[in-house]
Order: sequence, then C-alpha cells, then structure tokens
Amino acid sequence: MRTLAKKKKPKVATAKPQRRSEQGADKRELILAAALDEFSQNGFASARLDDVAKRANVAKGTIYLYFKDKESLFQELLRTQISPVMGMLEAVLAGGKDAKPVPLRELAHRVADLFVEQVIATRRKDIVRLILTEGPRFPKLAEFYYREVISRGLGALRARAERAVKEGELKSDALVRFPQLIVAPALTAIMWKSMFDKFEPLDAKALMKAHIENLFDKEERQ
Amino acid sequence: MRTLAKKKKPKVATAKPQRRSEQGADKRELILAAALDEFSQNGFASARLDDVAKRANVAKGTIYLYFKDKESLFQELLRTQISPVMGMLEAVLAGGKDAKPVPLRELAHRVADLFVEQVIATRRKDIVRLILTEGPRFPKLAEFYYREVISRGLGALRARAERAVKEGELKSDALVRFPQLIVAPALTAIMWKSMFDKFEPLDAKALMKAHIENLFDKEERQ
DNA sequence: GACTTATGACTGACTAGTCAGTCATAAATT
DNA sequence: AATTTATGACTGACTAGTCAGTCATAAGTC
Repeated sequence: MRTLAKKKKPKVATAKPQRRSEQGADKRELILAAALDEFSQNGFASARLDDVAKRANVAKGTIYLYFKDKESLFQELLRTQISPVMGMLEAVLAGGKDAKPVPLRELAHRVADLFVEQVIATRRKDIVRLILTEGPRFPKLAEFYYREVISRGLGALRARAERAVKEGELKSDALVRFPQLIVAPALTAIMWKSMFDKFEPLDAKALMKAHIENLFDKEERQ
Repeated sequence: MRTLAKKKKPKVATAKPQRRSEQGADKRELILAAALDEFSQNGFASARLDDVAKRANVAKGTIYLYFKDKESLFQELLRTQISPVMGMLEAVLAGGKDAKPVPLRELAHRVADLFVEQVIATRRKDIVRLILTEGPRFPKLAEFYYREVISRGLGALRARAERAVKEGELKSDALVRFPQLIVAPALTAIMWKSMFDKFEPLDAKALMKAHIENLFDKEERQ
C-alpha cells in the first residue's frame, strides 16, 4: 500500500502540463471534460467511471490519482465550471456601480444575454442541469450553490430592483420580493432544451428578450 | 419464466380494494406510494426495490406481480399521477369557453392556484421534479409528457393569449409566442423548494401572484 | 555523454459489495 | 384440492475502488 496516496492531487499548484507525453493536455482537464459528458448523459448514479476513463483515454486508476472518489469528481466538476460565469456575472452587475446607473432593464438584458451565450448555448447548461437534478441528493452541493451563486446573484438583483423602485423605474415591488422572477425563464429554457427541444425547438434568446420586455415595457408605455 | 408475466397488471380494471386483508389498501397503490417516496428521495437509478418493498410492507417479489420491472414501475408512477391534475387543468381552461369569457388574467390566477395547491403543496411536486430530472434519460417518458401535458397545456394557454391580444387585454404578443413564460416561475418554485427551501423558504403562492400581477397589472394601469 | 539509479505518473486485473430480477415454496382464497 | 397471490433466499451481472507492477523521464555518477 502506498502510504502517501491519501491527499494526492499532483501538480495542483503548478498548472503546467509537464514532462511525459508533451502533447499532454493536463490529465485532470481531460478527465473533467469526459466526466461532464458522462454525468450529463447518464446522471451521477448511472455514469460509469470505466466510461469516463475510456472517454478521457486514461486508465481507471488514473482518475483516482486526481480525485478522491466518484463523488469528489462530480462535485469538483460542478463547482469549478461555474465560477467563471459568476465572475462575468459580477462584472456585469457591478458595471455602472459607480458612474452613471445602468437602468435595471438594461442590466436585465445584459444578464440574460450573458446567461444565454455563456450557459444555455454551451455545455455549461449541462452543469446547471446537473445541479438542478442532482442537487437534492448532495446537500453539500446544494448549500455551496445557495451560498456562492444563488444568494449572491439574487441578492445583487434584489438590490438593483430596490433602487429601480426608489427611482421610479419599477412601479411594483414584485421583483424586490421575488428576484427569482427575473431568471425563472432561463431555468425553464434549460429544462426545455434538454427534454423537449427535439419536439419543439426553443429560441432561448428570444424567450428571455420577450420576458424582459414583459417586465419592463409597460412601465414606460405611459 | 411466467409466461403471462408480461402484461400482468392484475385487477387493473376493478380499482376496488377487494378481498383479503380488508384494511387492505390495494397492494398496487401501496407500492406506487412507496415508490414515489423512494424515487423522489433517491432518483431512479439509486432507488432500491428492496426499500420500496420494505416501505410498502410487501415482499420484493410482490412488486413483480404488479409491474414488469423497475422502469415500468417508475414510468407508470409518473404517468398515472399527473392525469388527475390534467383533468382539473382542462376544467379550469374550459371554464368560460361558452358564456362569458373569463379574462386571461383571471384564468392565469386560477391555473396558478390550482398548480400551487394541487402540485407544489403536495407530493405531486415530486412527480414533476422526477419528470424534469429523469426525463432526459427516458425518451419515451419525455415524449409522453410533451404530447399529453406540455403541448396541450401550452397550446391552451397560447390560444387564450391570442384571444386576449385580439380583444385588447394584452398589448404584447410575448405570451402568444412564449406561453412558457406564464408557467416558468412555477417550475422555478418546484426546484427551489426541493433544494433551497431550507435556506430560504419560498412562498410559492405569493410568487405566482406577483408574477401574474407583473404580467397583467400594468396593462390596466391606464 | 554514456551509464546507472531513482521517481512517480500511469496502468488494468482484481476484489468486494450491491441490487435487479427469479423461482421454489408457502399462504390464502375459492 | 385447485388456483391465485405472496414470499424472500438466491443468483449473476455489474461497478466503485485498490494496488502491485511498469516504464518514460529525471537526477546522479564516472
């Protein structure tokens, strides 16, 4: 028995694809990509690590050099893949914090565009779907997401909605009480695309646009 | 192999809790109820039929007297539990078909109430969640739902929205193009309740009310 | 710079455990 | 006693996780 095998995670700090097999895209990334495919196709329980390994062109044991077990691989996948989006989201929400205040309506369009382009149109939508579908069975994950993504995102939206009410951009406080209403159609779009798109394709961008116009248009129609 | 086991379904027509063990709620129903618990707690793949049997106070073999296999049990569960709701829904949507036309706004409130009371507040919300989460892995099921529930429901909503536009109740055709927008928050509420309710409880009824007011309120504000 | 030794990333056959589905037998019913 | 309904021990397919061994490369030695 290898006495040190416990906390392995080699190269965690370097991030360089070093030595042996120079084309060597980092194995870790290969495995994560393969895992996304398998998990989003089969769900956590039915996904086989043998298949992940095969897809990543790696032996099964290699997975265990980089991840403690199946669940760690899964959770790490879901955690790491969202942070870039959160970064962008925060940038968008912050934009206009200082100088001229961007109207909430404009902000909503930007957030929607970001979401459509960076999530719904990419494989990240599968990440979101996995969180929605497997979340209830992984309390740690649900808590992480609530803390890091949901409460932050909705908190920011709520703050902007509050300001919009004060400044007269919004007449109703519905969005302050339920900022979820701003993003609800985005979730619906994700679920739709993964189940019903083959029967009736959905234009997510148009959907979000129509939704936001619904929320704001009438405000301005005197 | 029992040659008849294929299309078994004993007593399928009677629907009476008959004979033996007079407290005897029909075994079939017992099994379905237990299955809902296990499946919604663990998902299809991780749910164990041993546990379903235990919960239903029945031997494992008994399950196979009533259902062909695990997947049949699952699919039948999801199919049968929604039809009563569809019945109610159709009643609501038909109400006002003949005499005085109920405004779409009023209709939306009724649909929302129905959904909140009959689905979100009950164990049926778990049925919907299972459909959303497992649907992609059961194409037959997804197709069934699209055909029997989604396209019908959205079709009805779309027709009413069209009329509302013609009659001036709605200024925008957004709801005609995307009737999904009417129900999106309901799905969000279901997902929220199963993942985040313990961190931040959501008042689904108030959410739906705020949403519908958002959609219609401003139309009428001169 | 050739030759030897050391390293550790990588492999995949193997183990131990799980669970859907079966079936010989028993109980209940008619 | 014949038939229907129920039981639960059992089987076999499947898979997460392990670990002894391999080998490409790096480091040390002359």
